[in-house]
Amino acid sequence: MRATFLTGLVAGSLSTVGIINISKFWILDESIKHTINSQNDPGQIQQEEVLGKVAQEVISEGRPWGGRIMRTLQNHALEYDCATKIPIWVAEHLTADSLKGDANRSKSKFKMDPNIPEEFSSRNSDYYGSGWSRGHMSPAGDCKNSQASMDETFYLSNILPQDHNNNGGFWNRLEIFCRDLTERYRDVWITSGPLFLPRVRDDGRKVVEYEVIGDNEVAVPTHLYKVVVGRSNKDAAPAAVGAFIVPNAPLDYSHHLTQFQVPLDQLERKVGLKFCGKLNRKETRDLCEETGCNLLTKTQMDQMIFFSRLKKAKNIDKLNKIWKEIQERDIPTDTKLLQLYQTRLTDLSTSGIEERADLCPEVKHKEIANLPSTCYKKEARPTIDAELRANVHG
DNA sequence: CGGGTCCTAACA
DNA sequence: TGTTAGGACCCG
Repeated sequence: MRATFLTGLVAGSLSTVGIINISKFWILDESIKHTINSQNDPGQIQQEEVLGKVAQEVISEGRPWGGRIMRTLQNHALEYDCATKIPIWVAEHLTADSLKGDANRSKSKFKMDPNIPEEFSSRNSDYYGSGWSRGHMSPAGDCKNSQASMDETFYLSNILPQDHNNNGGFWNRLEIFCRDLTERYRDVWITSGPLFLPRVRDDGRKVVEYEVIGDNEVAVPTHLYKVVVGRSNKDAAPAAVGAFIVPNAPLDYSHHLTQFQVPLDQLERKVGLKFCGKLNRKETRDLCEETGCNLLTKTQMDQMIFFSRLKKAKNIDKLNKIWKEIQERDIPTDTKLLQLYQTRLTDLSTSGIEERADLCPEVKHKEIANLPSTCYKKEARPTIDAELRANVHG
């Protein structure tokens, strides 16, 4: 009895510390506190309360542990479900500053979260060939300011099976929309996670049905949710709140985000979690009424995609191939796109010349366009059509 | 920005 | 010998 009481005290202290640590992200409900103590030490569950006599007796062979495991990382906090092998919620806090930096997703790798018991963890092999992609809940793109933070978003505790088109398409655009909210709001809080919603069967009964993938039978959610809270510089101003439920399926550009907006309390009933406990709900404003909730257009996405590809091109052949595809797809070439193409063309040509210094020892890569042709591989000569210039938009 | 598959070199 | 790490290449 005495030992149990002391354990309870210690666990209680740990619990309090944990709550303070993540309070910058979210206000925890009482029900969530119980899972915190199992973090990092699932084999020796700590009892946070003095159990009654009956309770002590019936679990004297060991209290069940696992269930849902709380994790706090550098960028995000989450609760992981050991049964479905995916998180039930992932929370993060965005500011304009937290999105600046050079962290690169190509340096990160998907891997198991070291603090989730292996027997309850999903694996990359579960996703390979499944037809489902590994979708971040806290996006890598929210961690540009820290490579270490970005690496942690690739822990599979932050990942769930997501439709490929949805992941890189509509959901991606929603994530970009959330990042852009930091230009309007001083603070943006986001919580994302899975839903398993019923469908109405032919006989009128409602059933929940979902696929599981891989040896570990990772659950494929039918829908994804996102709760967004924005606060402006004026502390007195009411927070803007948006709650969204998006099908885990392909969604083209014909859909508007407001089609998937739902009242927060309705979302909470379906998810089984209360969000934003600190929020004065009678004074909140509708995020979509305030911002319009317009996601990037197809043209804007195409430009972003090809901007990224131009940036990654490793030689002039690749660069020109990408540029040609931009033309063929009739993607409007704004000045940013053209300027990137020009600078990349110059840089790649220059580096090529340096490799051929034996051919042009007198050249110090100054005036690329005026160099003798022997200094170039034939395909390396940087040229930009006059016609192309004329067609530049913006 | 968000993902994928395939092949090869290096390694235990 | 089989398993990893990284790069090439692909998609929206």
